[in-house]
Amino acid sequence: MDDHVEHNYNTSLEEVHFKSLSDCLQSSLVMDYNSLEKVFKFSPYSSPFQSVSPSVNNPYLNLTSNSPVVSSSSNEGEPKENTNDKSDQMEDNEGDLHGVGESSKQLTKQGKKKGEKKEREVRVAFMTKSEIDHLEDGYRWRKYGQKAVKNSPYPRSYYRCTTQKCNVKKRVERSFQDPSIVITTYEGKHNHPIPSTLRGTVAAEHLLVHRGGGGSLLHSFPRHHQDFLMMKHSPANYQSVGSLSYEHGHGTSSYNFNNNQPVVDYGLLQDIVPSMFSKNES
DNA sequence: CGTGTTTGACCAGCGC
DNA sequence: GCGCTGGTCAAACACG
Repeated sequence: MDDHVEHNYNTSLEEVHFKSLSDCLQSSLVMDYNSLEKVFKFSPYSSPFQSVSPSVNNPYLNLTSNSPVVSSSSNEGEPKENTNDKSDQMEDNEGDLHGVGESSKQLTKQGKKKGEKKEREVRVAFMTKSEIDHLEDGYRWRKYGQKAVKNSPYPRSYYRCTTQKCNVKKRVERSFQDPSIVITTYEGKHNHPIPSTLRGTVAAEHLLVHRGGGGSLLHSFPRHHQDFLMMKHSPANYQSVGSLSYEHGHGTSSYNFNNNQPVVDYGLLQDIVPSMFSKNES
């Protein structure tokens, strides 16, 4: 990776620009994710984030962090070269439309027409350097499956939110390239607040972060992931690093960190970080 | 007993 | 059609 990095992955959705290597490493916005999702690679609580002082506009910055500071290793910021273009380390997350929302079996039982394309849920993936596979994020998850992943010695675990009528899922796997990296993919939105039993710990921080109550995709993310998003959306306190876009059920949303302005529309990001899109200069 | 995990089986989608 | 793969189910099991 050169000092100046500019990635345009093979999909038009993907635009990841870095002004410098350090930007890349610090921002950790790195990888393409099967053309439909973004992978955020994290150095949780790394200095660029923590060094930002709390401000009125950024109540999130008052949150404390206890995750270890992580340094990026040589190749972790490097999207895998496509030696086999359809099976890189993330390949397994593609083509799984049938797994979205209700299970395929359930859909069959419920009379879902065969061949009917299911609408894709919002999916956001994070890469987090951690020794712990299943990162605490304030929600309660039930593991419902584990599968060996092709081309990877590490299995992928499937979790579902235990709250009734909440069909948020997440998948957790380790990068086979760098086993210290945990890839967590969140799918869907929680339709409920943080479980009360967890309040006072991680959940409390979630509540601090999200002022609007339940239902935000942001709630799906571990704290450090949220921090990342918060920082990225704090124009006053954070140096721009690039552009970010998501694909969700109805289109693509982008946010240009270079200009601190949205590129296309707020879309999902508004959902993720609602407070950042509200009038905060009032 | 309630809750969560493990794990083999099953199913759907996809490429050939 | 067949085989491969990812995703899910669900019974058995573990644990507090």
